[in-house]
Amino acid sequence: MGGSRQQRRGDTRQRIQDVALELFAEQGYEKTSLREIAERLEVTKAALYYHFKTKEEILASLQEDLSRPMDELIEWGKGQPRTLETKQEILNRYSEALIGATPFFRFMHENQATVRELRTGEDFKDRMIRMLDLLREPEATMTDQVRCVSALFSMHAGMLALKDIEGDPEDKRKAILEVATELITQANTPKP
Amino acid sequence: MGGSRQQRRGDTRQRIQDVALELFAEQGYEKTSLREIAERLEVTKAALYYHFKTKEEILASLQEDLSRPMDELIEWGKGQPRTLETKQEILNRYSEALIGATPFFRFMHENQATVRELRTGEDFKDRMIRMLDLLREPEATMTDQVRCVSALFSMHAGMLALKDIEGDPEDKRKAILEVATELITQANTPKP
Amino acid sequence: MGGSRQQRRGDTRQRIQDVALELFAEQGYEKTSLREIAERLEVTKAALYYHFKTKEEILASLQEDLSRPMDELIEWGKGQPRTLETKQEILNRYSEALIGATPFFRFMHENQATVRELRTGEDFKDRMIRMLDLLREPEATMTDQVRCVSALFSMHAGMLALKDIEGDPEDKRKAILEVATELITQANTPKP
Amino acid sequence: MGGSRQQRRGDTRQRIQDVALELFAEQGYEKTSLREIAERLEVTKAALYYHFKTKEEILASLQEDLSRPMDELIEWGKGQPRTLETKQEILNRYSEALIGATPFFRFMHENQATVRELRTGEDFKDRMIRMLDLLREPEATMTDQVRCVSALFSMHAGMLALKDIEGDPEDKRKAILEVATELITQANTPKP
DNA sequence: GATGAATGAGTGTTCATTCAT
DNA sequence: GATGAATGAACACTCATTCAT
Repeated sequence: MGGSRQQRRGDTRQRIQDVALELFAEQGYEKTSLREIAERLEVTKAALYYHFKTKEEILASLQEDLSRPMDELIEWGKGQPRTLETKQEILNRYSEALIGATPFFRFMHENQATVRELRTGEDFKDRMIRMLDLLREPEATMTDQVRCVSALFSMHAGMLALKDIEGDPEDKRKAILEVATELITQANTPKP
Repeated sequence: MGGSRQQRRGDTRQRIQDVALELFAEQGYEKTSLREIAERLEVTKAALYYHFKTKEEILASLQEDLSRPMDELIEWGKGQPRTLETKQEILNRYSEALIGATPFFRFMHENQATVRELRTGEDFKDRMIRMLDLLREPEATMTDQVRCVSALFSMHAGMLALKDIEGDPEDKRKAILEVATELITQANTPKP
Repeated sequence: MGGSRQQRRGDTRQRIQDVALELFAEQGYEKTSLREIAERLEVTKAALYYHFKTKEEILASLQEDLSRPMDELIEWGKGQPRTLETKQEILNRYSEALIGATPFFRFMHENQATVRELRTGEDFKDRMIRMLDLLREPEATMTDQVRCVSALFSMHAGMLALKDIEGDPEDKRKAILEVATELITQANTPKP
Repeated sequence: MGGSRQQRRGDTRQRIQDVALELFAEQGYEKTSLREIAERLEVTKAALYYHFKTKEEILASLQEDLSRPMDELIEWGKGQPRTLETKQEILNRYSEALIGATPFFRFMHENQATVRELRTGEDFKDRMIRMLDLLREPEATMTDQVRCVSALFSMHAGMLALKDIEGDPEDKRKAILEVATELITQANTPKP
């Protein structure tokens, strides 16, 4: 089933990342030991050290790979006019990015305490802040700022909370996106 | 600084809880060792075990103490008519409960991966589900259901994300509550 | 069931011994903690220390009480003529002593490694040697000496091994005694 | 004294077993800590865990190695006719197996309480029962059954009790074997 | 006659990491 | 491109024991 020993040659690095992400997301970073990762891959722990200098570096490498879509989105956003349409499109694209890397975002969300003081954590937080900066207007009322925070986090929360409930993933994504869009629209509507 | 050895007598249990919550919230559950807790209190690890059977039980005791307001709120909610006004009042009360136990909620949010397979985690999840059940109508559209989830989680996210930003806590609370209330109101508005 | 708190007053020492013997025999000395004993008695560990200076002393006290029959038997034996009849009678009496203190002997047998370097262990071994000295003739052939050792140990082994097998305890005791008696008789029969 | 660091390479597993058996037999299983074993070998505790998953597994590995002769004997016995001669030969071979693994059997005998709830203990008990089944006739009188039990246990007891007494080991073995053989012969002699 | 609170020394076990081969 | 063997530091937890009250 899936991949002979021969075929595995050369893609070990990738396989480590895959297994690590799976386990990190499932059990958390701290509770996932290198022994466990190695065992699943049927290699020795020492082999992991051939490909990565430390455990933390495995996580860092995941982050580098998986947050590229987010970086691209931020980059794109910065080049656009700060209109409501742009913001709506950002949310739209974000919801797709989220789906493409669900386990990674899940991991980031559920392991904040751990990830916070890992270099890698700062980076993620930075990205979130930059995302937020694309959405909110610094001069807006606090309520409007909260709406923006809400729009962003609702997308995470939605994906995570709705995970074990009900229907079609695409329907869910759309519903979540709809609510987030409403929030951002409201936040950008001039009040009398 | 604060409290002679004499005065400390008899309140060790409480002091363990305080320090534990502080460290758990700051560094996470796994990364906080009993040695660390003990050292801060200037007692031995064994002393902790006089007061709590396991590390997990320290956490459980925190939960028991700190989620009582939430339990009371759920109980109260169950006795009320399922009107929009009730739901708004639930959110209102919830925002106050949240403030009274911020570090605990922060901990719960940032350590989900860890806490998931602990009793504590399950209990917490149960409570959240029961809270949600007070707010949402099972027959509502998915979008409305998402609005309810959003209303609830936005309160958490708001508290957590706004922590290191700007102004008066009470202003923040009100802004967050306003957004959540909007969401719940929207979710309970009949659509044409 | 059996004994109000009031009635228990004053016999705590005895109750500690009873529970300790039970647990020591069941799980071994090392694996039985004072906490366990205390819990079963519904007193605190510290209470045990009111009655006994150390854990070892609990064991010592048991031994003192329970090996009195053995001491008396040895004393009696020393006053008798070294005839075959005496030896047979010693075995007979020993088999009865054994039954009266089965858990204690079981404990002694199954915890030799532990008990060996406890003061109390020396004593038990001494007693066994003195028993043996009543049965064997120093000038006898090695085979006859082995018969004596066998006679003695078969009684222990028999009681322990037959525990979870078959019928009436008194029948068992008699069968064991018969074999032991045969051995001692054989050992004391002059060879051509 | 015996073996440079270089030479030690590669036989650590064996050395752990040797030292463990020695200490287990000397002080008992519970009272022998992994620290002690490690110190004697001049390695760290963690090194032990490279070779064995748990403390119990060290014991299990000893048993596997040391009770192979016993297993072979049982297997051989099952293939033979149930005659007196076979039984005598079983005892004969058993006495030799016993000598080859004296410390292990001594350990098993003196740590019964501890070992009882370990896999090792159950396996050992099974083997003893199967040995016994080769020797005894289910329809025999209880006295004859006791003779069989006695024959078996006398061999153990003999080895253990005669340890610190007198002469040539081979003489002792023969004397013990003689007594055991008598018992089994007696047990298999039809009574009038 | 006993408890509440604590200690010091220890246990078995796990972890990320290293390095010669 | 990987392994076998090991380490050092830590961890949660348990134990027998003490002592002021």
